[in-house]
Amino acid sequence: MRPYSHALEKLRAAGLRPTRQRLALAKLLFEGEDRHITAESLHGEALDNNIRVSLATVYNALHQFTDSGLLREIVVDASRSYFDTNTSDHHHFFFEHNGELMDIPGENMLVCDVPEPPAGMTINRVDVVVRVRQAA
Amino acid sequence: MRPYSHALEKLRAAGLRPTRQRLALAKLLFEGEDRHITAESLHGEALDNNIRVSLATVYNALHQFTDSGLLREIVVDASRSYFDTNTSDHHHFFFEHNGELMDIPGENMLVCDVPEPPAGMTINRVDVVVRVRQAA
DNA sequence: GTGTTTGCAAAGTGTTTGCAATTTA
DNA sequence: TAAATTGCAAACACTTTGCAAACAC
Repeated sequence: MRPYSHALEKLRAAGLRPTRQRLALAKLLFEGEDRHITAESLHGEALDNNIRVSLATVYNALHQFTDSGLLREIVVDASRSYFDTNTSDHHHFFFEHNGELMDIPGENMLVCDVPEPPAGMTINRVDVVVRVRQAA
Repeated sequence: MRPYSHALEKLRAAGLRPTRQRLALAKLLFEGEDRHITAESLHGEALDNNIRVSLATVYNALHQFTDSGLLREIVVDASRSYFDTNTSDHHHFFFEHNGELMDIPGENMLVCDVPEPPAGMTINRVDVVVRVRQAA
């Protein structure tokens, strides 16, 4: 079990003022299992927990958390932005029928022979998305 | 060099009526090197070539071409849809500073030990995106 | 002729922004 | 109290849709 102040520590470490809204969102995000969320899903969850926070503030917080390394953005769907509380090196299953993501631990899958990028470029990240659907 | 009628053959094979707009777009897309495009970029290119076509029709055509296997959609950026005329199995470099894509031939890079998907699911596709940026 | 396709403009969706009011330190 | 943050509503970018006019077969 993580300590009650985990969310607060995360905000402090990121240099973000622990406002009521940011602290409440950080608790939802970081005081449990790792998770995948969208702005809408986190906003809905906040409302369900009687946390008054606007959608704009959720967007702001997600970007601030991402910029400071607390979250990682995952691009799997052209119409929505996903965020992952697990910022370590790993990849994903993407379930196309319901839009859900599932982690694939880093050691279980490797990308071999990643080619050199063109001159003057460096690799920022290698993302693997395994798109799955219901078997016929 | 590909024959002049390549675009027409592609449309026929896909069972799409070769209208003036579809034929013109297919020529831009399929009578040259493989390429990566967005709806806006293809629309702009059509206008530059004095092809009168609306943006809505470009969107329609891109989806029809994708549904019939002439194009492949690539998800690398949450705010835009990209399409690739190369429908064979391969992966991509994505240049974050300008939004461009570059193919990585399939044989040059492999994903090892792709895990079994959860029960009842089958793998639809494995996408690898190597995100690169300008070296410091 | 008959069904398909197009273009337009309006609507839709997810996201961002400007700014006054509020909150934090 | 000074600076940062919030909430709202408007603005945005990209994409989709409804429908009458134009087109393909």
